[in-house]
Amino acid sequence: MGRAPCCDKASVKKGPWSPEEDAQLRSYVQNHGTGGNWIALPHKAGLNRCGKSCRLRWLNYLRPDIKHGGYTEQEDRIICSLYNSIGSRWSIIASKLPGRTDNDVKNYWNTKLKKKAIAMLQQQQEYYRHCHSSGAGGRGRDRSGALVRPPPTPQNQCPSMQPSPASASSAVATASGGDACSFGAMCSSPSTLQAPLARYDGAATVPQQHASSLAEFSGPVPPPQADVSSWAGAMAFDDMFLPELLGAGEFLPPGDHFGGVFGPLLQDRASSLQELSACYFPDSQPEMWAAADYVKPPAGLCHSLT
DNA sequence: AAATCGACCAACCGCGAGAGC
DNA sequence: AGCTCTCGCGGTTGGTCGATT
Repeated sequence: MGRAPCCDKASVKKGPWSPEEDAQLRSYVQNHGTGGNWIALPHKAGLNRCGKSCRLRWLNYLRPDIKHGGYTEQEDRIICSLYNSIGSRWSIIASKLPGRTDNDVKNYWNTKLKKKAIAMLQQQQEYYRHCHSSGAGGRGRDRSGALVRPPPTPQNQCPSMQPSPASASSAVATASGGDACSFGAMCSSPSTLQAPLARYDGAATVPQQHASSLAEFSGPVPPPQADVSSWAGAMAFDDMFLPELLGAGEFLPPGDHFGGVFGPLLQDRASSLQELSACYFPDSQPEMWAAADYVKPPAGLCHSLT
């Protein structure tokens, strides 16, 4: 048996909303609320629209706290960092940006931010290619083994050219040029960030002694090569969660129970990030979850995050 | 001035998840 | 347990508008 349509598509109006329809919907929702039933709402409100269409119009356009356009640099960084960490989970990303909707963030990414990120990555690729061809070993080291910092411009903040789970499996992989690199890299501008950045990226075997460096790693310089080689993917820090998300507690689920996990984030950031990543990538890298020292997130944590 | 192109954004579509019966 | 219904999400489409030729 097929799925019943949410409305009679032949009889309901489609296409752009008129100011009158907007006023009608706004007035109804403000006076009566949605009633928890968008399907029935258009009839009650006297609108000849599909319930889904009404819901979308309200959420994306008519809600009183909506912001349109004018994305700030900080918002850019939050978007690309989260995109890099969790992929195209637009509703989650939008929930970290007050006044922004998932549709708006998605459009902004697809039309502007992605291009910006791709341009930056191409520039970084050029830089690393240059390092490699000049004997830098391809990992930002010079002949003497000393770490090489990219020139101090906002365009070269990528500490790695390795794909992350999120970006590799997302639309970025199909972007022009087919580049599946880490897009969070563009967000780690040393010139614009004062606080340390870190993002646990599926490496279950981060040595305890590196927990602090994971938390404090903020620049384009990778950890010492000997240590890197023992970490999954060789590059655990190719992207990051923003400090404003970790530090400001926006990611912290409510309640004392979770406070026990994320509260002491600054004390044991590595394990906390492990747990956070586990929520976003529950099916990736099974070996990670089997790691002896891995601590499964408490039940309900993922739900509260997503 | 007209045609074409590309960027942008609102809206649609189909699917999965979860609740209720 | 299985079915139906609704919600919410992410991908995609199509219209509009400004820039370019």
